[in-house]
Amino acid sequence: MLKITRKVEYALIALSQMQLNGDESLTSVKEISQQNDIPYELLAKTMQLLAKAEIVEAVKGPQGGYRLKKDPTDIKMTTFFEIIEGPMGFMDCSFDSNCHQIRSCSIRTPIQRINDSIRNMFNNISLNDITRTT
Amino acid sequence: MLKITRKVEYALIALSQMQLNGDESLTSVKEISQQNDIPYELLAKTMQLLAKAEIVEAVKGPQGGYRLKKDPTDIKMTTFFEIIEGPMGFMDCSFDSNCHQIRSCSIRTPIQRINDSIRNMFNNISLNDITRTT
DNA sequence: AAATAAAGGACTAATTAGGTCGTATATATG
DNA sequence: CATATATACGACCTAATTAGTCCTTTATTT
Ligand code: SF4
Ligand code: SF4
Repeated sequence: MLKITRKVEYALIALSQMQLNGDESLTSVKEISQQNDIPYELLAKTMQLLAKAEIVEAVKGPQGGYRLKKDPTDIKMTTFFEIIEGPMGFMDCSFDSNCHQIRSCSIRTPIQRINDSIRNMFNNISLNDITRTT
Repeated sequence: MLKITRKVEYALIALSQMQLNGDESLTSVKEISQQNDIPYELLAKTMQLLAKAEIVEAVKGPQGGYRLKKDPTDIKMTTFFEIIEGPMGFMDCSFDSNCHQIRSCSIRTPIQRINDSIRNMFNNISLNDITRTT
């Protein structure tokens, strides 16, 4: 019910390593996948998500790779999760999909309260809090 | 990554309804499943988990059903989740299953910090906070 | 005895997560 | 300019987890 997914884990590892390599230097998917024993293709896709969200910047061609584009300190974990897992992503009931008894449901409101608390918590944790190496 | 499961949802609805029916009276799975349009068998199993954990008490035979055994105020949500979803259940990386690079992993500790925060949060929410009807 | 309700095991279906493959595009460098 | 190398991206497959069903047993009331 509450486990980080591989894609999130891989992205965190990648960013952590990129911070280690320094803000200016480029880090390739190959490098990260080999050093951390992460499936290349999957990591590649994940990095593409981060690139599209402009968390990182891609440089193609030989000696290419990724470098940080935004300061990890400025990225909330909520944002980060949603970049990788798509919108929603957070604790909620299935009211969106097919629930036909929303109005009569007694537990929805308290569940949403929990949801809000979790969101709030992840809003106050920055990407840097996880990936910083110092 | 963070959505309550059906079993948890069903259990919460059931307990909520039982509280509504009063502490002494018996509520049957049939009754709950019909009134809330929940698959009978699945709810039955879930109730059996709660019975085994002595959250509720089962009474067999005609006019039987379940009644609360413990005060929902005294049950932490962490406990509740783990009764239904089994141990672990909470946010963590996959270090337990097959990770062979635990010692070199840089993100594990911060992930565990998050894990602890979430656990802590759910330790401070009681079942009653969700299921109370007042 | 018959009906009713929980207990529980075995199984199937649906959904999601995890991973692979093939191809296109950009670019540094000899 | 050819080649090697890197990201981009869509289609696809597989594994794992969740959700749901079926069937038999056991206890208990009437
Ligand atoms: S019944 Fe309530 S908890 Fe379940 S999906 Fe609908 S609104 Fe959400
Ligand atoms: S310890 Fe690190 S590498 Fe291993 S599963 Fe956890 S996050 Fe992944």
